[in-house]
Amino acid sequence: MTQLSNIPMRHFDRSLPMALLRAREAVMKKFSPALKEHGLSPQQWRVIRVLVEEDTLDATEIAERCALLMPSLSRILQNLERRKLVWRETARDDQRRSLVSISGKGRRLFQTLSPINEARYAFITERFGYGKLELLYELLDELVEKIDEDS
Amino acid sequence: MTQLSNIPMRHFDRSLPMALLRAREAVMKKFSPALKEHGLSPQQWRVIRVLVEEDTLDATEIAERCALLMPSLSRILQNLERRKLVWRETARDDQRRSLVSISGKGRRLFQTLSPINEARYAFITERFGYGKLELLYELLDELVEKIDEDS
DNA sequence: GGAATAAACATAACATGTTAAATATACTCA
DNA sequence: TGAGTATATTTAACATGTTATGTTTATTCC
Repeated sequence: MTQLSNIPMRHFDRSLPMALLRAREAVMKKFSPALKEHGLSPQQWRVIRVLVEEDTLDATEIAERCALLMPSLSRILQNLERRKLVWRETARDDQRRSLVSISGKGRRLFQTLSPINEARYAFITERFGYGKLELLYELLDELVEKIDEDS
Repeated sequence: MTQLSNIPMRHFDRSLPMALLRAREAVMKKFSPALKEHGLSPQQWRVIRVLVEEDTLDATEIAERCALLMPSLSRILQNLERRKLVWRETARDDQRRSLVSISGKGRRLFQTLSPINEARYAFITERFGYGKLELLYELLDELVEKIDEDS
């Protein structure tokens, strides 16, 4: 017998990555359709949303805030710029940096979609319960914190 | 003023999709490296894992259990079959169905990786706390349930 | 039996995830 | 100052996510 053979194998469904994935899928099913109707992917929407909040950010900051890797973001920005939803300029003091801003068209698209998404969010909050949602946020934050802690 | 203009906008960080994404990323950082060392993506690992549990499944059942869409699974199975980690045969009673089984090589790869992953899982459980982990599973399950309920 | 419909799987096309490498600019320090 | 190093972004290459469509085999129902 091997060292571990007496430990019962967790069932496949008790997999944290899978549980998080399924939860995310269920949530996204509420948000994606309205975005798609307006030609936006969830990732493109995240970028637009953060630019409405901050007006101008460099690419690295956008990547951090939107949880995107730079290669993905690079393609996304090219796409959004082509569609004139955002515009870019090179930072004067550091020519490596690309400063990105939301355009009027991008801001109007945000204003169209935002209330729809807030309504979906309200639906989830009502169904699941405000307290539970807050508890879930706390647990998720703490999970990340504990996992990343040194190790 | 519009109907919704007096509702404060949630901050970007209080986004359920983002919170779930970041948690999943933190967890995957613990599991992915060992898989990658053995040439497996997380998705390929999910397929191998479910096939070790069930020995033989058709493609549709694998897709459901692994939370993969059929086009992704189709490519993944071609890959795993080419590497002789799984094998396939057409179902006798229904020639449309493709029955997939784990190979000896696939099973041995599973046996190599499984204890490593269980150790990572134990690490997370210890850091985060068993009770909190169970609570998190319950909340995630309930979230999916409530969102999918009719609507 | 045969046409219409449905089901299972594959392919196509495009966006994103992921790692490695390339390019351009900025910084450091002898 | 200038070589070496670091940083910001892009490109490349391949796997996966996602929707639409194609192909083959089953099923239904007249």
